[in-house]
Amino acid sequence: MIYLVTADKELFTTDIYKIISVEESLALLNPLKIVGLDTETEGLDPWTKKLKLLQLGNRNFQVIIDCFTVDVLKYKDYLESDRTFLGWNLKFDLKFLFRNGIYPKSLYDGYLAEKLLWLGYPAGMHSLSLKAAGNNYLNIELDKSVRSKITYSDLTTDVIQYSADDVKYLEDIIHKQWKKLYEKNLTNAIKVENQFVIPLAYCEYCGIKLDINKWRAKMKVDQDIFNKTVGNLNNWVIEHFPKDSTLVGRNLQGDLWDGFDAEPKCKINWSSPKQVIPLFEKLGLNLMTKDRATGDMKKSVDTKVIKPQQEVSSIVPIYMEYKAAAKVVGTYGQNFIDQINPISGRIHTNFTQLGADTTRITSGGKDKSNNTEYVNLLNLPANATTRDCFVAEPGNKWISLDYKGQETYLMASIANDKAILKELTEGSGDIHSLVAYMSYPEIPRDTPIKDIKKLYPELRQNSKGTEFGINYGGDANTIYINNGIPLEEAHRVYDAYMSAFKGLKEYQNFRRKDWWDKGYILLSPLTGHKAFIYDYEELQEIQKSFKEPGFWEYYREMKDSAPTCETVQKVKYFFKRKSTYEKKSINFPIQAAGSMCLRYSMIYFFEYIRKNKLFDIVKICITPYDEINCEAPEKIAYEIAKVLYNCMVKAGEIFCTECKLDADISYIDNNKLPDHWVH
DNA sequence: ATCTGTAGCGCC
DNA sequence: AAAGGGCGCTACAGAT
Repeated sequence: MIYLVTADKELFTTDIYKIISVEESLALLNPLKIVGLDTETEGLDPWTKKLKLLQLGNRNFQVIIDCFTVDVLKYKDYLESDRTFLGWNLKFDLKFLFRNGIYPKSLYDGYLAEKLLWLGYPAGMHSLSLKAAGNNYLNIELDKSVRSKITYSDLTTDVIQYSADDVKYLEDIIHKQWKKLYEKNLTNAIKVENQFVIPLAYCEYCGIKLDINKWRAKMKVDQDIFNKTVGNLNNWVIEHFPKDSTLVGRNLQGDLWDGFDAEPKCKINWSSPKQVIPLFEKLGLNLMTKDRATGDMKKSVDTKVIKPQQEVSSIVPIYMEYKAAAKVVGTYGQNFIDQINPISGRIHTNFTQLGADTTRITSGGKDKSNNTEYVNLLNLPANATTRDCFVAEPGNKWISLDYKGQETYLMASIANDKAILKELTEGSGDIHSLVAYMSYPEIPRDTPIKDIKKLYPELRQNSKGTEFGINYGGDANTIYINNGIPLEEAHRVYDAYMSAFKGLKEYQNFRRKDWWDKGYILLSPLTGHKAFIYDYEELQEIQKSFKEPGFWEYYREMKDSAPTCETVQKVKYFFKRKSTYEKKSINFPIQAAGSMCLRYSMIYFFEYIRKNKLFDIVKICITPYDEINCEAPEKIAYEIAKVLYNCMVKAGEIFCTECKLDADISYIDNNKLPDHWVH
């Protein structure tokens, strides 16, 4: 049965639906403890578009509320009750409810559950839509084409019918979905995600204020630098390849001179690696490098490749400067101004909860259907000029907290490495110095760790790269490539590292096997989040074929004589995949723990905002991985900072059990720069 | 004109 | 056997 709540005088009860009052609808809905929820809106943006319909109900009946003629706030108490509201991608509906002053408390998001079930699978391998779920779980067809009609049409019967269907089947779909979650031991994980979606939606809804004048000034500077570097590159070429140079006609193929008698003009498109590669090779640079994804050798003008060869040609540093400038102009310029919402005056991005296989959120993207683009707010350049453009509203203070050495502490705790933990908790707290001491015998053995930063800054700096590389599965070869030291020395450093940090070694050895034993990477033993090995069966099949009689004999025979044959390729593929998963298996739990700290921090913080009715007053602005930036009225800013600090520490205690994961109130002021944003 | 894949680089 | 994890955006280049 479908009920319609509307004050539209032209609508009457039909065979399909019955018109009832708000009070009648609440009386009907009141007994439900689990309620399907959906909304239909004029568009994607809660600031410029209106909420059109609110649908509530279950498989027996559905209530459609016409929000254009009925005050949706009459349902506020109901929606903020302890009932659990079922929905699909509720982050979207939440933002429209927030805009209407309604803040639901208890949710179950089938879309997030579907993401959890398919975490680890490449995008597009499995549809996560409600329509697909209707198909897969109930074998029914849910018609979503009505979505496009709803913006333009009145409340026609088919619109009402289909809008009702969106809540009608939710309970049955989610019931079946729950069985899958239970089988895969993901019921705790979905509880976390269902709580996290609320503060995450709130963060999108709040957005962040950009100081347009500062941003335009920055753009001007960036553009000038860009123009200058392009000019410098062109001049360099003209200067080094005079008109009579044989290089011109033969190797640059007319790209330098524009006509026979014109002024010299460089026609190289510097943003085209394809055009830069032949020039740089002619200048004597070695551009060969290994493609990390394919493992094949290729030519590249990547900074990593050319930076060590700066002495080969004086164009190299100019080109590096150019690339940095091009990136800034292209990515961090006008698009940010275009993103300022005309109503809120702020930039609202789109976050993807569970965007990464590690459970990290991602930011950005575009919705082609509505021609909507979002900027990525999680990779803003970490320099003062850029970050200083993001400010608090007048009367507010910007509050910035970040976890202190989040991944180092989490890794030490998760690996339970006593040596690292000891240094963190009782020693210098500076792991880079400890690593330097362990790695370099030339540092006298009686040197206190705390003095190394001052006495051996270079060795300590090298150790950072070593640490990072090894912690995430790299080995001597990684150090050799990263630090540019002889392979032999790299081996010595690696061995020293591993014998000093036995807990880490043990952790890594365990992690290298665990994914294969389970068929997934256990991201967090506490929440049960998992990244599935999407090609696990394929890899098992390949491994089985290795056991066929004579396989390795045949392989050894073919390896040199026919390296492209199926057998050799299969072996190569298998070990490449295996190696990738081993490294993921080492890294993911650390990354996931950081991600969980952020989730719990935000959940706790939002609880406080709810309890103290600070919606729209305390704004959560931007949350890059290990920091939370919010703004609050000056009067309460210090109190809010303290609350947020406690939330972050409390979250840290759950996931970092062997040492204290602390947070820094790194900044609290208005329209000035957070220290930690400057590097 | 529009789509897709790749290279390169911004962040943690 | 291969040799450091996770993302998104912009430009180019080639295909349609």
